[in-house]
Amino acid sequence: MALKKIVERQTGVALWRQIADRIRLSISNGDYDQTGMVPPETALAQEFGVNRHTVRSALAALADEGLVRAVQGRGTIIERKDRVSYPISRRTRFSQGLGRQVKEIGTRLLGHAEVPASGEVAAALGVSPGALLIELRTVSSGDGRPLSTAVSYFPADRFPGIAEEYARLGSVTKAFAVHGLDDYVRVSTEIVARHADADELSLLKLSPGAIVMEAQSVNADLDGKPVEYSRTRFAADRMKLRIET
Amino acid sequence: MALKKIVERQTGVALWRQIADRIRLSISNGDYDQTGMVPPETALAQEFGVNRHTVRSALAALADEGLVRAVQGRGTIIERKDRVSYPISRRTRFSQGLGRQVKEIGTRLLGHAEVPASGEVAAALGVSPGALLIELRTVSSGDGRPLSTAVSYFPADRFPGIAEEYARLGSVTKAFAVHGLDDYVRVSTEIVARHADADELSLLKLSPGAIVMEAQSVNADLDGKPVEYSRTRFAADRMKLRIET
DNA sequence: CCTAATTTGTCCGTATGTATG
DNA sequence: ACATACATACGGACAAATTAG
Repeated sequence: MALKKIVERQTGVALWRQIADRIRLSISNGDYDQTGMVPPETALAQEFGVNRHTVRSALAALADEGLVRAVQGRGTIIERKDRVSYPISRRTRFSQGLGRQVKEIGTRLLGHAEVPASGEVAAALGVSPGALLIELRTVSSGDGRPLSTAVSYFPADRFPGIAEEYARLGSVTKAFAVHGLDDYVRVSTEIVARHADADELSLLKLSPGAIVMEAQSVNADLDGKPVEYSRTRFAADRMKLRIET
Repeated sequence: MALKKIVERQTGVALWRQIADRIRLSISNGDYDQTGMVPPETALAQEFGVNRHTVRSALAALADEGLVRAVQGRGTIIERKDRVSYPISRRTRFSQGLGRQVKEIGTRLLGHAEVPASGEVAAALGVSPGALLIELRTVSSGDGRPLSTAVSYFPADRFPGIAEEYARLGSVTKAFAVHGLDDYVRVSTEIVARHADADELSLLKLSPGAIVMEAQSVNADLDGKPVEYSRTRFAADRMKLRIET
């Protein structure tokens, strides 16, 4: 088999970071499950065609994330596997989906505000631009590790005080129920991937340079009337999105 | 308003690359649609809190991609906006989805081979590990720009010679029809995002350091028997995935 | 217990890339 | 274009801890 170049130089992305990303992916793919260890630094250096020092920088970054732990004389031990699978379906509910993958789900309300609808959001929600919306900003974690951060918009006339109910109940589904909305469905989802900005790095406690997947989605009641527009950013190296069609 | 830090230093990702990514995103978001130009270098330098040289490096990279064109004395002109929307549904068909977004869709067969099923692929296709599969490697483009590259696996006993039929017909759907399979559905899709490797950079003609979204999917016949497993990598800055549930 | 092999940790120096002014 | 500072990457050498025999 031909030698396969894995990492590229002079790209504006440091080799150690590219290598860290590849190793993180291998860990979450279970490539090292047999031993529970990352291959030796010299083997990785050969595999990626770089100096051992460069591999060490990559491993140091992963150790910093708490993903691995190096022990002199023994090797580099995998502390934790990654990527929680997040299901997206017609009946997507945040908490339910993560189910047995994480023991404890935490959702924190960062803040809320009443804002006029911008053009894009107005179009998605089917309201006129400038109509009053309630904006909710949240961060969700699994077992203490941040997984996603979201901004959600709800029509203020239909769901007055939804921020307070969300804060009290910790769930959009339950807050909807207070307003007599017992069921709703996901009508559209769009996904893009990009580098995280400084805000997202801090909220999601990401190692800098990390990637986020951004899902823009609309939920509607059973009559098809939109009730929620949200922009959720998932930490790409902690999550995969499972589409259920 | 507090000063918002947009780019971060000492992250293993060069500032010029982070800035290039942000500008690319702004372009595809339509932030500069009023003028059709990128803001002046000095304005960008101030916005991102960096030296003008660094902004110039970022713009040079975007010019290299053909996204913008700098004209002395006038400014930097936006040549092209980005992100084709790719629909994923129970009846996902590659060519149909891109529809009116691109005038011309090109699919190129990179190669094919008969290979034994690895554990992961075998599980997805519901065959025993080692069973013979036909592997297809393809690249798809819209209006001459590479959008995605895929590796697909088909059970060799059920679809012998499917590679040749695909090469002749240019479509998996049509190749299936030759074997009497008139309809099939997407049963599962998983999406992760990561940095592109060297292979993907070259196949998708990406600027180095770019992000890919990888979708692992299984198609099955109407009896629920898997007929195809594929791993499609989308150029993240040229595509968004639209989930239709 | 001792030795050799393996593996991570630390130090040196040098060259190139990145970012500023 | 020049000068400066720091980050990245390489190469080599050796120390320290652990494992294999």
